[in-house]
Amino acid sequence: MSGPSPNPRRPEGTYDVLPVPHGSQPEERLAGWLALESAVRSVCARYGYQEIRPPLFEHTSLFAKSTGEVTDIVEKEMFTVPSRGEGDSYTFRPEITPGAIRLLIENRLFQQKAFWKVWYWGPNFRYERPQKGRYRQFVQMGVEAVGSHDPLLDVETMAVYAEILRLVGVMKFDVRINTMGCPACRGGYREALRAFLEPHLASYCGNCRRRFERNVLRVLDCKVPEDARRNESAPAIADQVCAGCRAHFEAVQAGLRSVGLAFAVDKKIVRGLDYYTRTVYEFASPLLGAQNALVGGGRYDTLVASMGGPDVGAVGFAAGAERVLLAMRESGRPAAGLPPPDFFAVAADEAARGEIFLAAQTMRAAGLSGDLDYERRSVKAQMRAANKTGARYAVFIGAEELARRAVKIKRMEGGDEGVMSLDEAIRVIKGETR
RNA sequence: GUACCCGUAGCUCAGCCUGGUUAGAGCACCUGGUUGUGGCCCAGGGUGUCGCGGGUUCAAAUCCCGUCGGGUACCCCA
Repeated sequence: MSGPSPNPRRPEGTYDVLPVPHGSQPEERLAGWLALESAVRSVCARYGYQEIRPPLFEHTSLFAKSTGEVTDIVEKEMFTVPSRGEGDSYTFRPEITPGAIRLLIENRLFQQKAFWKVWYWGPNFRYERPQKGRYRQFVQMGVEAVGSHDPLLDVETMAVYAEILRLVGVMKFDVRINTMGCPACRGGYREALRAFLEPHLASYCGNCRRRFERNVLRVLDCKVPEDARRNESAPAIADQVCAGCRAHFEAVQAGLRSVGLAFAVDKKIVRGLDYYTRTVYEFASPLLGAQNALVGGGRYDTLVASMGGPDVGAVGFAAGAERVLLAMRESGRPAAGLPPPDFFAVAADEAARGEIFLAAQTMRAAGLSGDLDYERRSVKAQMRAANKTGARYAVFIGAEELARRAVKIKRMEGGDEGVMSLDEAIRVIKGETR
């Protein structure tokens, strides 16, 4: 009654990564992913960060307690599934920081040493309406330096990210930083902000009135032009933090200047997650659309202890890989693809098909990369295929070569040919001869 | 959840406003251009439920309604 069943479709807000150029979405091209991931890997290694791989889902309570009960993420964006017969439900991670800290604590890594620098890369899940640079399954990479209050680490994490961006050719980005104070001084600021807002509260947007009740700081984040303009004259937390926080913030700024990383202090930055203290920062790209945040990060000096770990400071960031891919495309530097294969094996006639397959196997076993035709196509068609793969050499076996127990190889660029034993051919293709 | 835009070949799109010959272009793909050899060139090949369903009409890719899917933006963030 309902006709043919519709073709299978990917869920809303997801994308496929393909081995070939397709359409115009950069996040769908494998080459960009490989370039970005290898840049991340090499920079993190150079800075002494070690990779960790927490699971894709955690107990829901982990996020409720660390990310924050009243954040948008926890309130309406989590993919949560019941855990059969057990108390807590499971949630596919909307961010990785809570899992990373959980991993350090649960595995008693702080018993081994008090200070850890780790990085991660992998998919996250948030139930939102997708748009440019925003997906329901998206990849984040991030670093966490856990176990120190040193402001130099705030600087270092930013330097790590700046270096990753430059390595993939994204040279244009704006760095903005702010300080959120610490538990000791934030309470006083909240009161001051409430006192400022209260008289004009009626003229603020509905969202802001809600924020006023639940998380005043977020009022400063409002994008409604009128509200934003009024907020200009609001007291800034950076001006009211305690001496310790002020000294920390100044040390961070001095550090950024010393490493030559341009930045601007933006008193309106208020990160959306509950756990941030002191330094918060964002890198934004002028090349992207509305979702222009390339990274969000900052210090979270109370989170580790609140999760049952030692009372230590920590700082880190999380970056959206799809947005970096977008920025890479806008920066006009195409990602280099994989290196071309070494050979394409051609059966010059039907009788040689078995032999050509064995020759290919031998070459692969010797460390060469290459392919052959599986459709009994003409030599011409096989050569077209060879050309299309970009192979450096074509390797022929036909009646002549069978008779001489040899192969003929042809250098695709230039076209010169030669007949020799397979072992010799392997040496030539490897560049070990001449 | 709301608003606006879009859905024709593998890809990018034209055709739609002003319904009417066999639904097109470029790229991609396939075959051939004589003996076992690519690219360039030449000759040929359409590979398509015009998203889906219904309506109007003698006639619908084209007009109307609905629906599904996608995109962008608001919100929020990576």
